[in-house]
Amino acid sequence: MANNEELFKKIIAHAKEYGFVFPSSEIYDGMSAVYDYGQYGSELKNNIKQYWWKAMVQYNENIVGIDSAIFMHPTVWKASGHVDAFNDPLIDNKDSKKRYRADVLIEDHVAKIEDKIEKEVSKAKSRFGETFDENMYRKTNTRVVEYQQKIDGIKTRFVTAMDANDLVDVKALIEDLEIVCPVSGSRNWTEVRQFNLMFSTQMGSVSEDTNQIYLRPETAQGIFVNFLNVMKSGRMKIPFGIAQIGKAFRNEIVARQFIFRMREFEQMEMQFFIRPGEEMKWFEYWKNERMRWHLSLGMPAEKYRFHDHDKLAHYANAAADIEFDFAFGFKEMEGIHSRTDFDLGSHQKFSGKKLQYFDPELNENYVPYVLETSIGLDRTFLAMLSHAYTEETLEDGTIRTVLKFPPVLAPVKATVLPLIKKDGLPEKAREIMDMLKFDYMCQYDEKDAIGRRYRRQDAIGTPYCITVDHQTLEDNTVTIRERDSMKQDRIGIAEISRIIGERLKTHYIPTPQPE
RNA sequence: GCGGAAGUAGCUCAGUUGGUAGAGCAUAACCUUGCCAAGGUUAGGGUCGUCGGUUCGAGUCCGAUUUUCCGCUCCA
Repeated sequence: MANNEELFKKIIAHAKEYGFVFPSSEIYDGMSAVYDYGQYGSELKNNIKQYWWKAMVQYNENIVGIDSAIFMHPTVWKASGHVDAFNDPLIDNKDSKKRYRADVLIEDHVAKIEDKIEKEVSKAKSRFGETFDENMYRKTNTRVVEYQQKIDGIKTRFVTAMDANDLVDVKALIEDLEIVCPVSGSRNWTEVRQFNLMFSTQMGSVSEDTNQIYLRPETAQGIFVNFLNVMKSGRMKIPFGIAQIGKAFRNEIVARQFIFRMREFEQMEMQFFIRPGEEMKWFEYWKNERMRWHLSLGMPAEKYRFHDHDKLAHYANAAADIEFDFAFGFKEMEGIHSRTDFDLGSHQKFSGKKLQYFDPELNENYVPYVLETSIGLDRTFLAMLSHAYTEETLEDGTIRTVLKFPPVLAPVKATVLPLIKKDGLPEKAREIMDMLKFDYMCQYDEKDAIGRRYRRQDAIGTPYCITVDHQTLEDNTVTIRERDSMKQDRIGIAEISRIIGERLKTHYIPTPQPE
C-alpha cells in the first residue's frame, strides 16, 4: 500500500513535469482540486474522447452524438431532482464531529412534539370512551393547542428563514429549541452552511432581469431535453442512442485524489432509448459491451471489476459500475444505469410536452425507457496514465521511465530524429517530418545524443521513433524504433506512414446488438 | 469541514546559534561525440507559498492565510 502511494505521487509528479496535468492557476497558488491539462495531457484526453466517440457513435448505426449547452433552463434541474437533492443546509456538532442536515434536526424535534400531542389525544380517548370528539379536543385542550402553536411557530420560522436564505436564524432556531446532538448529547454547534452541490450564476445583464441558473451537474439532461429534436430530425427508431461528451460541475464538499474527484469534470455519456420492459436485456448488453471497450485498450482484465449497486438511486431500477484498480484501490470509472422512464416522464410532466415514441410494431405510444452508460473522462485519463507509467531497469542497470500508452491514445505518435546534426541528416529528417505531420501528431528533435532523445520520447509515451542516419541518404530507408521493446526495424521512407497507420488500428468492434 | 505534516530555481534538495541565497540535474547558445540519457565552454532562471508582526536586520522566530500530502468525515 505504501508502495502504491509512492507510485501515485511519482505519477502526479511525472504528469506535471512532462506537461500532462498542471495545478490550475498555479502562479496564483492554485485552486483546490482544479487542474489544467497541458500540451500532452490534452492530446491524450482528445484521443480518449475520439476512441470512445468512434466506438459509440461511428460504429453503431443507431447512436448519434450531440453537444448540448452547459446552461440549461432552471426547471430542468427541478424535473431531474437535482434542486431538491443537491440543496441541503448542513450543521456540524463540534464535539461528536458529526454532520447533520439542519432541516432534519428540526423535523425530528417537531416530530417529538407531535408525539406528545398524540399521547395526550390517546390518553383522552381512553378516558372519555365513545363520546370523545377528537377534533374538538385538538382545538380546545390547552396543552394540545400550546403544542400545536409551538409546532406551527417552528415551521413558519424555519420556512421563512430558508426562503430568505437566513442561515443564521436557522442556527438560532436550533439553539432556541435546545436541540442536542444524538451522538455527543451536546449543543456545541457550528454555523449552518448551505451546501449547494450545484454551481449557480446569473443570466441577464440587468440586475432586475437576472435569473439564477446552474452549471449542469451532469450531461445527461442535455440529452433528455433533446430527445424529441433528435428523434424527429434524425428519423430515429427505437432502440436508439444519443451520445455526448462534455463538462459537468459539482460543488463537492471534499474533492481530492488528483484528477479523480474534481469540481469541474468531463463525462462521456450515452443514453439508449428502449421499449419499456426490455431494460434488463439492454442492461446486460451494455454492461458487457462497455467492459469490452475498456479491455480493448490492452489493459489487463484483473484491473477491472463490476460492482452491482444494492442501493439504487431514485431514477434507477438496475445499476452497475465498472471499477478500475487505481493506485488507491478499486474505484468507479463508469456507471451503467437502467433509468426507466424517470427522466423523460419527469420532463414530460414539467414541460407539458409529450416525450413519447409511436412504436409501429406494437401500434402504441409510450415514454421510452432509458439505459445509460456514463464514463468519467478524467478518471479514464488517470487510469491510462497510472497504468502506462513504468520504471524499467535495463540490462546496464540504468532505469528507464516510460509511459506505455496504447499507441492509439499516445499524445505523440512518432518523432523524427536525425542521428547527428550535420551531413544533411537534419534536412532529410525535416522532409520526413513534413510528410508525416499531416497524418499523425509528430515531433522533430535534433538536440542531444540519440539515446537521450529516445528516453525523452519514452517519458511522454511516444510509440515510434523514426531515425534518419547516413544510410538514409543512400537508399531512402530509416529505422523505426518501437517504444516498449526498444527494437528497431529498417523500413523505406515511403512505407512509414502506412506502417504507423497499421499499428494504430483500433481493436474494438462492437458486438451486434440484440434483437 | 476537522486533525497532523510540508511549501527555498523547471526537478531533487542544502542553507549551521536570525547578518539581505547555493549545488546537482534540467533549459538556451556554441564546440565535440554519434543508436539507447547526463563530454566541454558560456548564459538565463529565485523578492525563499502569501500577508502581517518581533528585530538595527527574517529563508531562519511569532501570527494569520493559501496550496499540497496523510488520516477522519462527506459523496447520485
